[in-house]
Amino acid sequence: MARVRPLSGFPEWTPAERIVEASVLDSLREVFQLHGFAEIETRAVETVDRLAGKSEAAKEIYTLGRLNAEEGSEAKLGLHFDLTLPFARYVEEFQNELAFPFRRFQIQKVWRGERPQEGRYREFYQADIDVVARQTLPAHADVEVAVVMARALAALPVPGVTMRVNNRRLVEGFYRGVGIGDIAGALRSVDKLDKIGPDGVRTELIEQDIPESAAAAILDLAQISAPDAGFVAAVEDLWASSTTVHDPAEAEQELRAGLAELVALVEGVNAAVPGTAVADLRIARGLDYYTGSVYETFLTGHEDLGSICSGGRYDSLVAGGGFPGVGMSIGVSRLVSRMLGAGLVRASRPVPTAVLVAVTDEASRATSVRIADALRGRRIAAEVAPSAAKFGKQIQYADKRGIPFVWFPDAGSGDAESESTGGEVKDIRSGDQTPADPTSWEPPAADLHPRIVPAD
RNA sequence: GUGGCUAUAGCUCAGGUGGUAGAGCACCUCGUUGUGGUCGAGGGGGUCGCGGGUUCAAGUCCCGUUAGCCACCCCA
Repeated sequence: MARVRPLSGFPEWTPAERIVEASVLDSLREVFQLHGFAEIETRAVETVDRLAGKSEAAKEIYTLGRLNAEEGSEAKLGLHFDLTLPFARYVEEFQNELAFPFRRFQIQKVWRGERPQEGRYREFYQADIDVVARQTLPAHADVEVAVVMARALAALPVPGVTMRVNNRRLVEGFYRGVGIGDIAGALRSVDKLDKIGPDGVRTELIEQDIPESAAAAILDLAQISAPDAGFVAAVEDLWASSTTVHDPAEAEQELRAGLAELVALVEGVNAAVPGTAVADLRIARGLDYYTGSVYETFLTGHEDLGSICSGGRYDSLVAGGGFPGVGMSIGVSRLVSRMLGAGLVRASRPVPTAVLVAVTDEASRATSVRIADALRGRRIAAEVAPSAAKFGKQIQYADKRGIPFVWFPDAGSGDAESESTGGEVKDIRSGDQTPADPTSWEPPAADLHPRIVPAD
């Protein structure tokens, strides 16, 4: 028989790890719903031509087909690689049934055929929220989406996060004002600032035929950051000293609009979750459909992991125009894998069971089942021991699974028809054992369900 | 897609210059005959990723292949 080997990039968790992941998913869902976002789920597949669309993301798409499908007999399908594109299709398709602005969240697996690494998977969960309008979407939606995500992340058992935000209008206005034609290309280089440093970026920019003075100006811009409106004066000063085009009025208008939006964003997020947002004018985001606010979020002390929650503002969700929106996406699998891998948290036990009901002998298994049912009827998770092994073995069974309590049924009268459901319950951690009645006994609240606890 | 490293028991890993495979942990049994964890004794478990080559002899050397890890690219 072939050896079982993990498939790279397709993570699978143990039951205890899954409890951590599920609790993260539950927590996110709760915060999203609390802010009035409606849940949708889209199918896992889209047609390949729609998925492949524009970018070079096409290479990452997993295609799907029947083994014996006839040539050309069916539409080519692919697994979605994010939740935004399926959402766009969904909005287009259901536009007459949705009320706008439409606020939705979506938590699903996505698939990308990339080379996996730590925190980079081929199959992973994303948790998206978006607000989409029909014609125009006010800028306060940009703030709201970021606030919801900041709160969602703050509710998780992780160190704090820093949300680095920027604004494309600001950057594009500035870039045009210093005479840069290929804004996307320049942004791409500026985005590498952390990795290759200012000199590296300068070299790349000059290779793109950007004048040295302009390269210097946008590098200076990229190095501005502030946790409040303090960046505005710095940008204005830089603008005044580096504008080179003849008529910068239009560019300046964009710059100022972007500045205002960015100030509102930083201040809005920090008012809701203090210390979270930082205006960082180097944040570029590779995706070219963003047109306003852009966001990247880093886990404090785990910046090497990359962004765990990113997104931005886009002019038009669908090809024909209209439907402006703003959205962010949490890389849940990336986040959870680090939480587990770095020992930030663990589950208090890998099974839901709070009580193992021991079986005295197979003849009286029914008594044990009755006790377990009495507990279950009161929402206390219970299971019956798999065999009437020696009590020591049955305790060991519970111990290995982290089940905190073992219930020993009464020896009883020996009458198989006896209604007796009493016995003694033992806390196997302390060894304390006391008589108890399954119609009234309760475990401590902390033992009722598996909990997420700090790892040792 | 590009480059580097790795592959031996369920897990983590030892196995100079070729000589027929080991440890720790985990698992099972017993000591302890229906109340666990400690301790002690014993036990099961590996065609050394796969295919080929060199050799009297390959876990070890060579070639190929597959898979995994890391970095780049890109991104959650």
